[in-house]
Amino acid sequence: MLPGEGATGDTAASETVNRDFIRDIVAADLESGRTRAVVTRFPPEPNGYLHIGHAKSICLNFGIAEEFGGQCNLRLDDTNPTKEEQEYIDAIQRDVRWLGFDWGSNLFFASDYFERLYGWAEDLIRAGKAYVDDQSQDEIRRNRGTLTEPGRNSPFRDRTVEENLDLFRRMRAGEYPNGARVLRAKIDMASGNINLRDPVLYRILHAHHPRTGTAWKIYPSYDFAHGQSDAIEGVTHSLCTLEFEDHRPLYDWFLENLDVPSRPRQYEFARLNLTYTLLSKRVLTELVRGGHVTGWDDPRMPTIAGLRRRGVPPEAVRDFVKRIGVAKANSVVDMGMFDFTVREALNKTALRRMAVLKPLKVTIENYPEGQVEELDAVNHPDDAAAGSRKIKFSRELFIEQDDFMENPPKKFFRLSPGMEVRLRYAYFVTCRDVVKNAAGEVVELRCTYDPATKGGNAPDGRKVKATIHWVSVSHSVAAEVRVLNPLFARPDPGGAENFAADLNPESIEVLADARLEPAALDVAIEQPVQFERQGYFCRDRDSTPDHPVFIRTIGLRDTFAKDVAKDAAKGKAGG
RNA sequence: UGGGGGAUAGUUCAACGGUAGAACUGCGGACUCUGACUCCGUCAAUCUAGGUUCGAAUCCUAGUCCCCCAGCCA
Repeated sequence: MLPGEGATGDTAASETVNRDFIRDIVAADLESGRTRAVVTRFPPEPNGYLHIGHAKSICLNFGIAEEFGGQCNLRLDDTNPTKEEQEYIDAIQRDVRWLGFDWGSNLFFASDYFERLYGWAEDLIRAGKAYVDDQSQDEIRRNRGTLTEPGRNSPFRDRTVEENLDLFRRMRAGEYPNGARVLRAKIDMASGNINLRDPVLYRILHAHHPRTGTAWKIYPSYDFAHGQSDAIEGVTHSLCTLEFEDHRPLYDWFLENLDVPSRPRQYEFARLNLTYTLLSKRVLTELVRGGHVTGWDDPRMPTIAGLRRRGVPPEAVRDFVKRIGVAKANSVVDMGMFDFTVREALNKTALRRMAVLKPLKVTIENYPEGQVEELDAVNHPDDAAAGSRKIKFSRELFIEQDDFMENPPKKFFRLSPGMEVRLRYAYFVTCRDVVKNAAGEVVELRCTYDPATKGGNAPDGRKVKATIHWVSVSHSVAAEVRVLNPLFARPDPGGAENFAADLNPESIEVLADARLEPAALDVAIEQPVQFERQGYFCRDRDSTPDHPVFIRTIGLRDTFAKDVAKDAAKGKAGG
């Protein structure tokens, strides 16, 4: 741990007690004695990487377990071998851990329960509550009815128990090809709830399962696996998103018709939506497969792995989730809310460094050639314990191109011809001359410095309106800096069908010629650092010893740039 | 004229029959060797119409609008 890390305490937000309708239910159940000890679970399907939407569920489930002195299981819901992979199983565990949660020894897989689930399916058959259906997928669909019309009973609905048992066992034995038959619950083909119109319990799938290999030829559906898995694990409160509300009657039906070891209850909450972001696994998978991003952990991705690589600290994700709350109303959270929590977390811990992203050469004409001075710079303005470091100053420097304007507007306080500014930690300098190339572009500034202002203060008490950052030409190191912007250009990108049209062509901007003070390199991969006046950055794993690469996690708030943009918009509207 | 949910500032969430609050955002200001941070101030909401009640965001009735469901996905 470098100085500065963990220097400050928890935020006010993290000290406040969470209250939401689910926690109210848990508290009431504990108080009434209906629940003795709360058990929750986070049940992702290992068919992709976890994203910030999952973080909401993770924080909810693990958070409730923690707060109420209970337990939260990590359960991989691996009931569909055609979509699931070991890579995802590994990534999910890594990401939950990174978020700061610990499932102890309670790592489970739905596939651990395949044998038990199979037994329960036979129980249902013996009770006359399930049957093997020979209809094709298409016939089943047609006979299911519509939203307004009831379905029709399958011609195979009244097979005998013996025949059903025999057929089901043959299904398990692998005697039939994919799709030949399914096992269905016998409930009510006329139910207004389509999930109750004889839902499929088992389908034939000749596929390789990452954990059970080819041992099974039939696999339970989500509905048949989920509630019973909860019951096996003693889950008391099974939390899921709103779209499963319709499944709750079916969830309950299985638990009531089967000899299960416990009686969990399902509760639903609204999933997270974010502006400028798409959080469907379908879209994220396509972004990766279609090469729109470099991988699941592309720093522009809303995946946990992407956020981590981008330099977002886990406490920021947790704090964000806390701030957005939990409710049943569909909503879209403003990305600005997330940005705020990221900046807040980073501001507390990130060490400060100086880096010039788009260099403009400055020569201090009255500074002796060959002279080099070491100046003190603090590592963190609010944390003396973070210490300080030395920065070398010399005659030739780089400043930010944006910090100079030849013809500045009124409110521009930075460098311009004749203007004096402070070079942070160094001297006051005044711009005397502007050097241009043949194309008329500014390529160098000729300045003078005031030796009396060493360290940044004028003995005569005179003030400057701006302090700008800089590096010494011969004492700085070159680096590549990648500035990240939202992956999507619109706050409400199109859905799964046309998301590609809304991709932001400027989601990544590569600054190949950035110059850093050498101390900027003493941060580890993914460790946040603030490049002063610009934003929070972290060193990326693409770095090599002679080619450091930094990623901009997020820029600093910039009210000046905002004002400029506002004035420009106003001028345009007026003219 | 199927079933299940939901509607409170611009956004997200509180208020659980008793003064509609917070955070983010916006706006204004103070401070500042980061136009950052911090601090202070401020604008801003109960979907509609009835009803019950001393009193309604909350209870009742009737509407309106939004979301989800017709996978052998989860």
